[in-house]
Amino acid sequence: MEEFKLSTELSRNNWFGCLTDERDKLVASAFGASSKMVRAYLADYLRKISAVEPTLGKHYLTHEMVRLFDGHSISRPVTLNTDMISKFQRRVYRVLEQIPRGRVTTYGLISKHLGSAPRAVGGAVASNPWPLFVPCQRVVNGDLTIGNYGLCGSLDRTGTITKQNLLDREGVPIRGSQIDQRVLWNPTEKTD
DNA sequence: TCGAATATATAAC
DNA sequence: GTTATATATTCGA
Repeated sequence: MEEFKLSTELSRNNWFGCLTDERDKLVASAFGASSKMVRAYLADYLRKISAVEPTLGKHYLTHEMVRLFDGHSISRPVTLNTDMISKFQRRVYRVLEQIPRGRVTTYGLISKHLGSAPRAVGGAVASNPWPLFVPCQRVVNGDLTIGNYGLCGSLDRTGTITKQNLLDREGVPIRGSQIDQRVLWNPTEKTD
């Protein structure tokens, strides 16, 4: 029976959690205001795929999460465990990984690029198992307002505020709740 | 398999 | 500002 490790860390009044497998691949990440919420969310996620309880421990990836939360890039590469996601999710996340730091794209542009529909993209982005590592905060509404952001599965106003703060620390210019059109990134752009 | 729900977009009023 | 509706994908009965 495979073992999974659940690691949490407190920084900046937020709890960060990583669920990793035996090969140190990242199965899922989560963050939020309380450690209880983060642990429950990740344990739930694990239960859906494996029917086991995680062992608790420390993992360096939680520290990398904090770096990402602060708007920096990670200092060590991460390998994602992609066993659980659908073909469509894979296509969407490949696009998300290409959005440059300091820029944003929209659900609509991604859907056009993939030949899909905005709501479908929204669904895939919403079920991103690796928030911060896969930068789903960089997907915003078509009118360049911030849009939604789920924290440990719950959608509310604090999620949107969190999303705005993340983008702000990444250098995205925002006035009020409007993002500057100049940082809009189109998936058809080359990323080299 | 089908009906309902979705972190949307667009057009019309 | 508000609605209506088109749309792809997912999930549960």
